[in-house]
Amino acid sequence: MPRLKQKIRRITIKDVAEFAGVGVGTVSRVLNNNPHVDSKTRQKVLDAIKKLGYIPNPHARRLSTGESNLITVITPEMKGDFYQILLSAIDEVLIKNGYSSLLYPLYNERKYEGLKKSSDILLSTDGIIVDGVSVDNILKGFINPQTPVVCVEQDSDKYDSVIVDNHYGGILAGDYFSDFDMDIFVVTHRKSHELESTVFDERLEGFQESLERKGRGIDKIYYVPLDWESTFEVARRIFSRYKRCAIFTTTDYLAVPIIEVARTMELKVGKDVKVCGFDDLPIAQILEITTIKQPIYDMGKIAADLLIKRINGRIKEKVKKYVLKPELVIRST
Amino acid sequence: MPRLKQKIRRITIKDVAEFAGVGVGTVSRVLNNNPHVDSKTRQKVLDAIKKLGYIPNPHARRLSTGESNLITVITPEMKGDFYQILLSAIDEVLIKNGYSSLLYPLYNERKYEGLKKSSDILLSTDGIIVDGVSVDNILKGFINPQTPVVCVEQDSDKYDSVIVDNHYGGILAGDYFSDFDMDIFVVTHRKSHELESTVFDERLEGFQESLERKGRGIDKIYYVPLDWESTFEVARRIFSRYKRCAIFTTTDYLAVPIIEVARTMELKVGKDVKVCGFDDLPIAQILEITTIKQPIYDMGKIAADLLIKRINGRIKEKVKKYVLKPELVIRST
DNA sequence: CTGAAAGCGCTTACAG
DNA sequence: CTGAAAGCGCTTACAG
Repeated sequence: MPRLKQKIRRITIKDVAEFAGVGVGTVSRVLNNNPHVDSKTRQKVLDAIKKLGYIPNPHARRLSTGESNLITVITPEMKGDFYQILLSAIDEVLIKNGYSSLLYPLYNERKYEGLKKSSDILLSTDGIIVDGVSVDNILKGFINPQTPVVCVEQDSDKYDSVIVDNHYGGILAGDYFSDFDMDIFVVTHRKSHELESTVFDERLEGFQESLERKGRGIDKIYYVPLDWESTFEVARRIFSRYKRCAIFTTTDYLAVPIIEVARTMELKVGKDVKVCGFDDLPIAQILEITTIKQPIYDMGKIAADLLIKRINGRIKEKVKKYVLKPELVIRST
Repeated sequence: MPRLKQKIRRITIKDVAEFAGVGVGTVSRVLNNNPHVDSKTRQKVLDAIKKLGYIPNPHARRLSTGESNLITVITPEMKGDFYQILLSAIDEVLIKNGYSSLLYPLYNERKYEGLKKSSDILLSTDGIIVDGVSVDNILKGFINPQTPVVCVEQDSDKYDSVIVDNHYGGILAGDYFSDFDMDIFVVTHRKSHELESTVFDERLEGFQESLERKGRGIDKIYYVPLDWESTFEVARRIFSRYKRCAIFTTTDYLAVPIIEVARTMELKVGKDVKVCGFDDLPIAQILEITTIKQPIYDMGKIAADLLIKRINGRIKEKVKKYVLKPELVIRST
C-alpha cells in the first residue's frame, strides 16, 4: 500500500526507463557499466538520466545485491597521526576494490556504549576493521556472524589479526639504550579504560626485559595521560635534576614535548639527552627523532586486504594472524 | 529469480513469523515496538527471534520506510579537541532523536576528491552536517536536492548555517590587549587548502581592527601550520629576543607550545608574557589560558537540532542563519 | 542486445 | 489485535 507520509516522489529507475523508452533492466545495466548494451541505447539512457536528474537509491541496490560495499573502521579517539596513516592505507585498498570506509571512532564514553545501539551501522556494512580496542568480544554478540572482522594492533582468538611485535620493539630500544652510560627513564601511558590497547605495556615490558638481560635497569617510569600538557611537566621535572639522561617514550607522540623542553633548556639532545620514541610517526621524521619504526601503513594495507579476501570467501583458514616486526631507526636524538 | 551467488541464506522476518506461527506484519510490529500487539503474541515472537538468532536487515527497512536514520558529519581532519566537543554535542541530539552519526573527516587530499565518489554514503543518509570546509558548493551537485544540509563554522547561501562571530571575537582580544604596554604578536594559521575554513583570518582581522581603533598595532604576525612542531620554533624565536610581550593565538591549540616554551625559559606567563587564545578548548581550561570562548557545544546542538527539524519538515524559512557571540574569558595567562 | 518479471526483506494501510 | 498483500527501487537469470 502507498506510503503514509506523502513524500516528494523521487525519480526512480522506472521513470528513466520510460523516458528513454527502454526497460528498467537496460537502465540498470547502463548504471552498472554492463558492456552488453548497445552504445546508442546506452546514450539514450544516459541522456534520460541527466535530463531527469536521476540519482540511484543505494538502499534498494543493497537490498537487491545483498552487499553494501561499505566497511566499518572502529578506532579509539583519533589523536595524533597514527590513525591518519592507518586509515589512508586502509582507504587505498578499499577504494581499489570498490569499497568505502565508514569511520567509527570511540572518542568518548558514550561512543563505547553506543556501539551496541548503533548496531544498525555495523549491520549495514560488509566487513569490520577494529583497531586498538578490544571490542571483538562485544561485536560477537550482535553483528552478523558471517560478517568478517579483522583486528589491528590487538590479538583476537575469534577473528583475524594484524599486529606488530611490540615486545620485540621494546627489546630493540632496550638493547640500544643499554650501552649508554646514563640514567634511563621511561615515559609511557597507563591504560585508563578497560577496552584500551595494551601496546604501551608490551613495549615497556620488552624494554625492561632487555635492560635486565644486560644488567641494567630503568631508573624511573613516568606514567602520563596521552596528551602533551602533562608530559611537559614531567620533562621539566626530569631536566631540572638531570642534565644527562636517556629517555624511552612508548610513542613518538610523547617524545615531542620532552625534546622541545630539552631544547628550550639548551640541553644537547642527541648527546647529553638521548631520546627514543616508538611508531615512527611523521613527527618523528620531521623532528628527526630516533625511534622504533612500526610499519603502520603496511598494517593498514594487510588488514584491508585480508578483509576483502574474507568477504570474497577467498580464505579457508579459521583465524589468520600476521605479526610484523618493528625496527630501530637511529636519527639525531 | 534467485541470486547468482548462492549466499548463506539469512534468517528473515518470514522465518521468524513461521516459527512463531504469526504473520510477518506482526513480527514487524514487535520489532518496531508497536503497542497494538498482544503481550502473549509479542512474547512468542521475541522467543522466536532469540531462538533463530534473527537480525533485521537495515537495507530492507530503509528501502521500505525511505529513511535511514543516519546523518553524515563532514569535518576537516580531526586534530585537537574541537571536534570531539562538537561531535559529542551533535551525537547527543541525534541519539535523542533516534539517529546515528556517520563521520566523514577529510584527513587527506584523497578524501576531498573521494567525496564525490563516496556519494554512495552521502546518498544513504537523511541529512548532512558540514563543519569548517566549504564543500557546500560541491555537495549541491550530487546529493539529493531534498536532503537537508547544515553548515557549521562557515557561511552558506544555499544551506542553513551556524557560525560564531569570529571577527567580533578578534575585536574582544584586541580590546583586551590594547591596554598592555608591550609588543604585540600574533601566531596564526594560514589557509593551505582552498576548501579550508577562513575563521583564522576573520579572527585576525577583528584583532587588527580593534588595535588600530585604539591607536595600536601588531608588531609581527607569525604564520604556522596547524601543528605544534613549528610553533615551538616560533616561540623560541620570539622569547629569545623579547622577554616581555603579548601574544594572540587564533586558536588555543597554538597557545600551548608558546606557553610551554615561556615557562621552560622561566618567563613569567601572565605577567611579562601575556597570552590569549581562541576557542576555549579543554586544554585552555587545564592550562588556565586566557581565551576567547567559542560556544562549541552549543554550535553542535543548534546545528543538529536544526537539521532534525529540517528533516521533519518543521521549518518553512528558506535559509536559516545562527550567529553566536564569543566572549573573553580571562584566566592566568 | 533487451524486456518482462521475480526476488531482495522489510513496513503499513486495509479489512477483518 | 492480526494476517494477507502491496509496495519501496533496485538487480539479474531467463527467454527471446
